[in-house]
Amino acid sequence: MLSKKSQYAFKALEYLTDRYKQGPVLISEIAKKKKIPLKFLENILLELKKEGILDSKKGKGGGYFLAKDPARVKVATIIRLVNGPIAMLPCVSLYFYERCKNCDEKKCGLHDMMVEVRDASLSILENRTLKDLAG
Amino acid sequence: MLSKKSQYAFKALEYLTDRYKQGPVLISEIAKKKKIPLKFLENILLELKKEGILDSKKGKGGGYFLAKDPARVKVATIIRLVNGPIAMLPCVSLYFYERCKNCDEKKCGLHDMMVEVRDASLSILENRTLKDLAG
DNA sequence: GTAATTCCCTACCAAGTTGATAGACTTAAA
DNA sequence: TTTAAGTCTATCAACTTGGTAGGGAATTAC
Repeated sequence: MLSKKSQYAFKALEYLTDRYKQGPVLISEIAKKKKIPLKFLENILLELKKEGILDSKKGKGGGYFLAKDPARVKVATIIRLVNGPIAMLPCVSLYFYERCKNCDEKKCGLHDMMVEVRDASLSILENRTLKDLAG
Repeated sequence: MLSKKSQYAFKALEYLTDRYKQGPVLISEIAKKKKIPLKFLENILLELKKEGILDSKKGKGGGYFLAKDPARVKVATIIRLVNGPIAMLPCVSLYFYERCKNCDEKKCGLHDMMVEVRDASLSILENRTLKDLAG
């Protein structure tokens, strides 16, 4: 399951996508409209900034805004950044791979099945962007 | 990601599937062959028994064994029992549904996307059984 | 009927994660 | 130079995860 943090991140990104190229948006505005705890949201947005998804401006008239075209930010990317691996097993993850102890990947039935599940999920998540999320 | 507990559960079930209808198998044998901490495995097997997947016999010659034909035990069922929801959001889960606060499911882009991901995963996990896992 | 074997049960624990809050600090605009 | 923002550090309670300990209860063999 996606953590609450991830769900908040998506709500905030949806809000910012709706306001793409309309100037900075206050954290407090996002928090209020999307009903997200203010200080928690601060952390999330800061993290998304450090990872290059968002950019910000300080001082009066400041706020957060998308660093790139929302049509170019994949949902899969956001999930990996905020939530972690998409795959159900470490030995099957593309971005967080760790090999199995005591289990030969080549003849592990679970491994093969989880590769299928991963690919089925990615066929959707790699082909949807922030733009698809917003109104 | 599947918890270690889930991964242990699958390893143990795979072992028991290979020995289906060959009499009870000792916890200690499974623990040794699959390299699972003994006491932790005890808990897991007991849980699987309470949920009707396994059955057991006490005393000499006792042990654990599958309660039903492994070809009839879906992988999705095991994941739900041991690991929890398969869906990425509570508002999208078939077996662990909880409605979204502050979010209209009918026009939530994330909701719709996560329904797709859930169905893609289930198309695999509901159609594979313990038999498919084993050799 | 009693000893050995095996699962069953209750309790506990350390470490990590999650969700959240508090407060001071820095930058930039007016 | 004041004020309005975002930024940073730190702390916290509650929960989950992975694992351990030790005895109790049922069954079998003798």
